[in-house]
Amino acid sequence: MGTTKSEVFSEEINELATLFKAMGHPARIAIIQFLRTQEKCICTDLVNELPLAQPTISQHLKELKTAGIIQGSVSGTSICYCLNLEKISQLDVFLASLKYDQNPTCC
Amino acid sequence: MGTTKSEVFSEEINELATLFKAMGHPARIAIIQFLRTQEKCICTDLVNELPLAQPTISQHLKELKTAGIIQGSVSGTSICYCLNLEKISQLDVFLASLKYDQNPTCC
DNA sequence: TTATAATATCGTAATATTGCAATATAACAA
DNA sequence: TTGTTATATTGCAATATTACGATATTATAA
Repeated sequence: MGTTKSEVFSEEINELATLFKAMGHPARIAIIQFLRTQEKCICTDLVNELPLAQPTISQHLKELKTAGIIQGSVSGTSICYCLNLEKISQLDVFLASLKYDQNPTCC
Repeated sequence: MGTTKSEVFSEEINELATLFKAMGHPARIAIIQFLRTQEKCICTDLVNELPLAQPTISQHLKELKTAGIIQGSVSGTSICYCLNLEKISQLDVFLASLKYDQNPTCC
């Protein structure tokens, strides 16, 4: 195997898992944190900022983009990548709901 | 390769990535959702609830436990697994901070 | 046009993850 | 003790991920 059996789960669950998975790598967390603090978010900055090779960073950006966590708009020779707050909220709402519903008598 | 270069990132970033990664699988989201709604959270229920084999579920539970997202206390022959709200809050706080800091003029 | 700079894609080696059958363990019941 | 039930561990085949050198692409500058 090695393949996730996503067919057997609901779309909602798969969507959440995809988003969490996209954030489940230190390079991608670092990218997200860096984007948060930047006025303009250009890939070159990331190449200077992160101790990873340019193709590796490009690949991580692609994964974040595919998951919908960041958006990129071409701006001349460079690209402006930004966070997609809607997707981030989706995760936030899920996590918040866990706290809310928790049975206090459990464990 | 195949190995994540986690040495080059801060502990905080690695910790967040580990937590997100642990949630980045549909079976593990389903487990979390199920735990949320249960009075008593026993592994057998999960075996009946999820369309996965018992060893597979046991493995996913172990990953969630290792990451600290769930806690398990032995209760006779069965085990009571529960969410660890502290870890969940850690993710929640991170996501909320992204929303808060976002530069509105970007993209 | 030719160079240059920014980013993406390809190819690939090393390693990690997923799923499960088989088996082990541990606690209780008869 | 012997079952039985609940859960964990082992071993392994199939597939996915990670990292990066080499190379392609694309946009502007000279």
